[in-house]
Amino acid sequence: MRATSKNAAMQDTARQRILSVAARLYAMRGYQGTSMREIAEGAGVTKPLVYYHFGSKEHLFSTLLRQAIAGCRCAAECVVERDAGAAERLRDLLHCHCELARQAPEVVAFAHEVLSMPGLLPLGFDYRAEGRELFELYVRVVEEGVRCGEFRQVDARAVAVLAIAAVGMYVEAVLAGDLDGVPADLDNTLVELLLRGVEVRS
Amino acid sequence: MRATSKNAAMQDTARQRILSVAARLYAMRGYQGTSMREIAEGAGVTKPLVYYHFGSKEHLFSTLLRQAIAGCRCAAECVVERDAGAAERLRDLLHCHCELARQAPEVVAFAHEVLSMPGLLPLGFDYRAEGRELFELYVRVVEEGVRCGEFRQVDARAVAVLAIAAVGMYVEAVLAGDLDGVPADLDNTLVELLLRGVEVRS
DNA sequence: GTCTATATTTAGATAGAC
DNA sequence: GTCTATCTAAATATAGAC
Repeated sequence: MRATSKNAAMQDTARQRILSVAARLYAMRGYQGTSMREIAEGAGVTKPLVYYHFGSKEHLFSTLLRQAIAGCRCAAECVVERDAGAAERLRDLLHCHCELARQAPEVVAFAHEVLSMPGLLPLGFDYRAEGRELFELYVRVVEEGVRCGEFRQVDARAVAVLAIAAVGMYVEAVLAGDLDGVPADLDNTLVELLLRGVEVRS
Repeated sequence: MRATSKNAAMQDTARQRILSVAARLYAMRGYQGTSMREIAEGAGVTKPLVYYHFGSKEHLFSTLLRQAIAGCRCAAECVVERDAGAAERLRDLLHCHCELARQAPEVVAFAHEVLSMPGLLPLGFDYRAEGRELFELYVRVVEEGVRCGEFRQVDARAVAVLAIAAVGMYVEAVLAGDLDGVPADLDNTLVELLLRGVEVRS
């Protein structure tokens, strides 16, 4: 995995710790609300080391953001491309994002921070466009459900908005440790609510 | 309206401009993403004047935040206390918040920023508790609907999460000027989706 | 109420030793 | 790769004149 020949027991750990702490802090307090000092302290290193590894605050953040969006999209694409009914795929899409939210809340929180801040972050790349493609995955599944009669005539974009909002709230609850004040199987209930909303009635 | 005797044509305008600009900037870029310099410049005044009127960044923000939460709660309480069915009240609750989101997006965006940032903002008061009461209004309406059989057996807190998430996404779309790429009557569709999700089937 | 000027702290970032 | 020391710019905030 590495080219150097040193004992690899703790290879790259500082770098990894920085990434992991930064992800958590950015997810919880946002880009502007997190300083390089906090990240360095959280990772148990000094600021210059953070700059050595990542060059700038913007680059560190956008590295994590790209990974996060890619992670969400990758998980979603696997589900979307499966050969199954629209309801099943929408259900799986939501569940896979909620599952991802439990396993790696920062990842999902990132992808949602992107969509939920009306003003653009001062980053050097158009992260909005990438987030939009994730949104389009949801739209496509719903549109197919409508087209083949599995869902009622409903605006697919509105459903996508609602679905993504639901996942966003879910991951925030996970991150905030709020899952006590909130139903334990929140994700199942959210999925069920959404599906009921789009299904044709019997 | 004022005790002083000066020509009241532009009374308090600087103060008002500061409030209005601050609300917009905070809503779009968040608390940490907005500087006092930007607020002063946006309002066409100097920084010391902002401090003269509001004392500190924290106080300016929390003033606006309290107003925003109170505004959302006030509008919501009027609807909730009406003598009507649960479905009608839930529908009106959502519509009144979407309407508020169009008229004063910053107000609603504020109240949602409160709920959608997992880490606490470094403010001197527990704004989370106040936001929570707004959340409970939704919960109560849904619980009543379930109790009287108008809604199916559903977790009221999950429905509230979804409803508030929907309004949050709506106001972000308004603020970002995204209402082109998104359905025009998004609010109606969101309300309809939610209601279908909770209603008992015929 | 509003300004000019300035103090103070913190943030992002770099130089250079080891 | 990691540190100490430091630079620079920006942010919050204040003093004091008008």
